[in-house]
Amino acid sequence: MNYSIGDFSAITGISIYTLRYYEKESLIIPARKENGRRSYAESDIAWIQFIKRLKDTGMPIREIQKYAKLRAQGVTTMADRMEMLARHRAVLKEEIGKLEEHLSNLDDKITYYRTEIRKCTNLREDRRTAEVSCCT
Amino acid sequence: MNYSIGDFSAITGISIYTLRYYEKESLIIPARKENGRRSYAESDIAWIQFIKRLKDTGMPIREIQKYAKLRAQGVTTMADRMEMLARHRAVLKEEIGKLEEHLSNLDDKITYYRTEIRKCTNLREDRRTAEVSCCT
DNA sequence: GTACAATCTAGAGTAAACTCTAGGTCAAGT
DNA sequence: ACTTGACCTAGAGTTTACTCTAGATTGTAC
Repeated sequence: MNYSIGDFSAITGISIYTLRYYEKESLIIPARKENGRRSYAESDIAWIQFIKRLKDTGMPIREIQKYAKLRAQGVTTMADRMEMLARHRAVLKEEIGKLEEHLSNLDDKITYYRTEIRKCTNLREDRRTAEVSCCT
Repeated sequence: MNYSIGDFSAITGISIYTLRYYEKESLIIPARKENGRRSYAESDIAWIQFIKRLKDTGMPIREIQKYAKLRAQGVTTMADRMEMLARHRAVLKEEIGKLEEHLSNLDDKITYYRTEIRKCTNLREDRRTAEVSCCT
């Protein structure tokens, strides 16, 4: 099976513009029909989804480009590609760690806000003061 | 204690350009001395670090701007700010989840590469074939 | 046989978040 | 007095990753 750019866009959820852009950047280069139109292969679906994954994990297009270039060179570059992925894995792992730390910090802040707001509310309910500026 | 923009930049690791940009965007507005120069307060350090955290967790500057505006309005906006953070927390939590899924996928791929490469090596060592194109 | 829908290319435009330049002020050291 | 270094503003330039426009072509439906 092979797909026109419109179909491929619909299947993958990536705009036609972006697909053409990715081609210009040598990420994914579909075959062409006799009339010059793009013809994406079945296997391109998995490939573009992998590209998506790399992007979603923060890999810049220049990096993905390098990976794509290796891939295009065939099996002899498998080790290099694995190397790239292993490196990227480490970066990703670290980023997740950072985000988790940020999350816990955010939780602390939210907890703090919650208690402060409760204090305010209590004060108002107790009528001990009419001022709103109770929590600073 | 208060700091010149140069000192504040050195302390926080944020470039002078960026600090001025953040001011233009109303994220952090330092006091001014009589001569018109910026004078950052001690408390601005914690504030900019919090801004950094929001940025690192993917909050766009427009959002941070809203938060800063609320903060500038004082204690009466605490509940709104908490609301914002709670929402952002949820987004962050989800993003971490996605990244973890991506990580595990990446691991699978790396494992696959590793075994494929091993197969190749074994084949070569066994002299069963001289071809390199063993793993596709 | 003509309208239309989808495609093509080259190149311009956009948005976000900086980053830098030019031209000017001002206080401190020599 | 004068140079130097840090600071000021307004506005231009950069980078990344798209996104869109204009003008041409092509295959299909009526």
